Amino acid sequence: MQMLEKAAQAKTLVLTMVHQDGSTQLDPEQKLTPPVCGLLVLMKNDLDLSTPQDSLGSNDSAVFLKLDQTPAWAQQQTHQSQELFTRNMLLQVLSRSQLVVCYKAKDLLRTALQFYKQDLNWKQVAGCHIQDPQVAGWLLDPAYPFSCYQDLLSKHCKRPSSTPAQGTKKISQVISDLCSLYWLNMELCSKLQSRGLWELYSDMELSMIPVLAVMESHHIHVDKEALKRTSELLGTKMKQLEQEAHRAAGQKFLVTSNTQLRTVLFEKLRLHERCENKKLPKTINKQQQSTSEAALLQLQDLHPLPKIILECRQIHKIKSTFVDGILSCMMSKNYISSTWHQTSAVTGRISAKHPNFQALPRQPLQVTKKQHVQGKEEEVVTVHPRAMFIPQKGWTFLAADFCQVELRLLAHLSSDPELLRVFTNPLADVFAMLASQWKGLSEGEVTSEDREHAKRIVYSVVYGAGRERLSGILGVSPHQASQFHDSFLQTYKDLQAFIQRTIQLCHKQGYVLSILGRRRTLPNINSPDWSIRMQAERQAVNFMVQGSAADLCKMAMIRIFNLVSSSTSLSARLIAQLHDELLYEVEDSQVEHFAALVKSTMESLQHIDHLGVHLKVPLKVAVSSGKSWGSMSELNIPPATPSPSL
DNA sequence: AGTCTTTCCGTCAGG
DNA sequence: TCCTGACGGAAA
Repeated sequence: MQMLEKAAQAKTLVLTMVHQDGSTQLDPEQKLTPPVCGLLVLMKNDLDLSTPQDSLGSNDSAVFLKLDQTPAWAQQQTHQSQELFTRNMLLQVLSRSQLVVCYKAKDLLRTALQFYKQDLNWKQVAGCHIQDPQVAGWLLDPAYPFSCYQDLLSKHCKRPSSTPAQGTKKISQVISDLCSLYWLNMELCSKLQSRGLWELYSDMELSMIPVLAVMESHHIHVDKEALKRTSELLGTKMKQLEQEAHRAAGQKFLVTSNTQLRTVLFEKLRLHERCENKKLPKTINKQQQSTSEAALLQLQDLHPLPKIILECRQIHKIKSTFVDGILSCMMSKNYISSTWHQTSAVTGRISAKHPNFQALPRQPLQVTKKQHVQGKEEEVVTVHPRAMFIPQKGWTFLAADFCQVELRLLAHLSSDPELLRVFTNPLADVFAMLASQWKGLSEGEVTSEDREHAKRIVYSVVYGAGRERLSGILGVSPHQASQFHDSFLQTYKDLQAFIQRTIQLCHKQGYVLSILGRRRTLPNINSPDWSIRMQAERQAVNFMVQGSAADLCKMAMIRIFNLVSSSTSLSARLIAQLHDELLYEVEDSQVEHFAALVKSTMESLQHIDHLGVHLKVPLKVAVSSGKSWGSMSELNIPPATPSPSL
């Protein structure tokens, strides 16, 4: 009781998880992170600057919380009270309004949720506000690849890093690490404030931590048996294609080896000599003949081999990454859950690993299965990795997609009147309108081809594609591509002005800012090397759009998370974020209600009053639902009422 | 000399 | 043309 009281009174709590081998979150990353066995909590009261920054002040103290789950019937009384103490202490950490600091706080939250899954509801961590120096350091410089706590400390506090200790010396090292973590956090906070990043950090990035922790601790169910069947099917298909490839090449070779394929295609068959009118792509670093998809498509009329390799690649990609890869993430379990990274992308986007949920193929793949038994009969099987993910019984997947966010943000950022006009009608087909505007056709005359061209040209031009690249994308001559490019920028003059303005500003100040003030510094923006400088210019323009889109999408995640966690009836859980799309698992009976809530919450982000953001374009959200991620169909949501009844 | 581990490169899935 | 992560082979 005294200790709990002491913790409640403490000015600041600084803590780290301790693993079974004695290492902590502050030690350099290991290959296999050992299981967590406890928490070390520093209760800081002594903020006197005269005490050394890596040692305890006279009013500071530290406590070790042992995490260990012994069933109640096997516990002695001391155990019981110890476990109760640990739980109360942790609950205090999660709900306290004074300062709490933890390096890699998301991992702490996830561990707490997993450890106390009986007594700790995910909604209880929703309000928690733990400061995380890793996130702060990344916001200050998103490009800095800090590998560990020590690097961050030496970068911001300019002190010799402590030498890793073991055995009995370890405990004093950990305590001194926690002490220096406190001062590192102070330093980072003051830097964030002086660079105008404090609100972004406190209101958005810190609020993301519980969202991601809750997302990671949710299980996504997978049809494991179907995955195993698919793996076998694709395995036999690969063997067949491999043999076909050998026959076509006239020799055996490793079909998965680009080096060997290059030898066969260009040294043995000499296919590049037979297409001088076409330009074949080269590899980036060594300027060799490329064997990429684009190159193989150019070669496919000259020889049967390229086409076979293209099919091999398709099948192999699906099998290795999206079937066997997913299976290996499941171990003996029947579900997966990705690890979500907040600090790995310079643009502010989040990324996923093990598996990378954001890269699962959108389109299913058709595989023709040869039937040796019946002769001519050929069976076509469709393989769709997304269809392997299924909601729990009684629940439904619901996806909410920001339609054309990047283009809408571009219209806002540039204030281009023509581009803004395109978005005034919420029902219009945006890319068809763009095509008609810029080619001077009437709406009815626009073909789907024109529409695709418009879509591609928009993003290519904005991101600064060259004439050569553009001609490759559009499938027209470089001269024509150049004309498209010019007429596009002539039609949207203010868009061009925005691009120029952004580059100019970046030259002047060395960085650019997203709509919510996220910063990217581009050290190469004034490089004497032309290609390096041009790259930085493209990155600056791209960041304005991609970074701002990331801001919006994260804001949406947080708002919806807060709405659900403060409601007693709603139970929807976030499964994944696909940059401009949020995927939820919703109880069947709540689908319609939740769909309306999500749509109106996301669209209302056009105006974020408390941050002073008012977009000049409306936002449009499309909602779909389904009983597997592979079969989602659009929901028709009636227009949002001003205040949705709950 | 053979085996293991790490790093780099090319390719391709997503946005 | 920007931003990711995963995989396999080749090289170190």
